[in-house]
Amino acid sequence: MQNKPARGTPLPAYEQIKRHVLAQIESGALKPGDVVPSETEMVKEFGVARMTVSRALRELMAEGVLNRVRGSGTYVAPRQYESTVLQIRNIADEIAARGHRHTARVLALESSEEPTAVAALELDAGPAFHSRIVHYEEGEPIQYEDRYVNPEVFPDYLAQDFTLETPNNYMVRLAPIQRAEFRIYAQKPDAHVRQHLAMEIGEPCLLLLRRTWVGKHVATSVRLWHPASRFHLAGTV
Amino acid sequence: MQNKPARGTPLPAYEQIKRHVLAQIESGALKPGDVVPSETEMVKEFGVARMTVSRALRELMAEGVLNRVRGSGTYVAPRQYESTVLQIRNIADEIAARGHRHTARVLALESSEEPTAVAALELDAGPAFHSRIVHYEEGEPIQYEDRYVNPEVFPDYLAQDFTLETPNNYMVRLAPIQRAEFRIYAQKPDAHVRQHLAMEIGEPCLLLLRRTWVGKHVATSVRLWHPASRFHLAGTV
DNA sequence: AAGTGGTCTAGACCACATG
DNA sequence: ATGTGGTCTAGACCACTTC
Repeated sequence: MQNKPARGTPLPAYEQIKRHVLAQIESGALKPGDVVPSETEMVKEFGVARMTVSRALRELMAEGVLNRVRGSGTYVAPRQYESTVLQIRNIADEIAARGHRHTARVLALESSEEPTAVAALELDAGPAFHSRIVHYEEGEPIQYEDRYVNPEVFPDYLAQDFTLETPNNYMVRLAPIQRAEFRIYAQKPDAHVRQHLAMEIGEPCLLLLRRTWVGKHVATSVRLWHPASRFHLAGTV
Repeated sequence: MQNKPARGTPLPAYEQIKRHVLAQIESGALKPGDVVPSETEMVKEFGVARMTVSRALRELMAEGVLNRVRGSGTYVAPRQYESTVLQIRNIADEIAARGHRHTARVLALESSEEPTAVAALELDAGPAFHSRIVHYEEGEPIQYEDRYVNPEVFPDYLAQDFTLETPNNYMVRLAPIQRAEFRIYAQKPDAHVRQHLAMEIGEPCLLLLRRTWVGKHVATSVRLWHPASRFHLAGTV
């Protein structure tokens, strides 16, 4: 570890150690539940004082990345839900939490060269992956999902069976979501969506737009339509 | 500061210092923008090492309570918005942030014995305060606010002029919101709301329901209607 | 020049978990 | 008994702001 920062103030040692651990988690070298090297080991590895290692690991714990147990060790924390605040959880989990049965119908699962898809993912060039899926709760349609997926982040997306696992679950399982951006609208659905959601004419939709990032890439961009009569968002702050 | 924790591990010194500062902010002895005593001063005051004070203040900065400027000093951070995640900020601030003019029209400001009001605030008995206000952005109606307020928490609520300051701002100014619960719906407005929001027949509303707690009391329960064509919610996680 | 916060060290004592 | 993390000290050097 560079003890005396040369010039331009590179990065403090504790910050370098944090990034080193984060990089190992992102690369998969460290998985949830794995033991992270102890403070003593890192002191030797990086050639710094124990307080410095301690600060790095303590901050990673405060950020929810690690769990530390006195007397035992430091562990990689289990994967976080995308959001504990605005509970846009996996629709299948939500339905299961209500004790109901979730089913899904895949309308489309394809590669797309649409400029809107390429733009939504902030790609330089196509193709983008595209899926359209209707989710049912106890047989009633509750969500129409129109999703674009970055092939660089999820190269095997098209080979999945999304009647068995939701795209959301698949992606959360493979890559840690680092940032999400959402917008919520009340909107009248077009005829296509209205039909698939079995909605009355004139009934509004709750429309949720969301883009999520993995690293520097937009991993996915999704539009979720929900019939207003059967769905709302809720949460606590 | 008790250097050797007696027994039962009372509280680490850095934690005691954090609470001391927080208590001063809560009591009003320290206000947003005020200078907090420097590390050197606190070292003398509490009789601890500088690293200990440093940690306390650093953590308070990470929690958004303090701002620290190298070479200058430590300052009490301005009051936080209710939520940085789901940006349900003061509507007046949002409008101002867009460089637009906010105006408000107070339709009602009264004491109410309605059972629904009493129930919404989880009160044992009435009365509850009640207000109905329409908010305008550049003269266009953008939010219909129907609010119940707990008289125990805000006894002077009825005496305010809500054309000058929004209820939200008034309440955030007087009491720190500790918890909020929200639900978001897409809903067709009733004739009354539709008229006040100057909406077309058939246009949906984005309806936001929110209850906020101060201590153990429900401080306020509010329903906010927004015309779908002119409003959406947005945020990042 | 003086004061501030940012970082780091090389020790130390402790509570706790695990074998 | 050993190793882990949790805390703390008494110094130090530095970058930065303010006067």
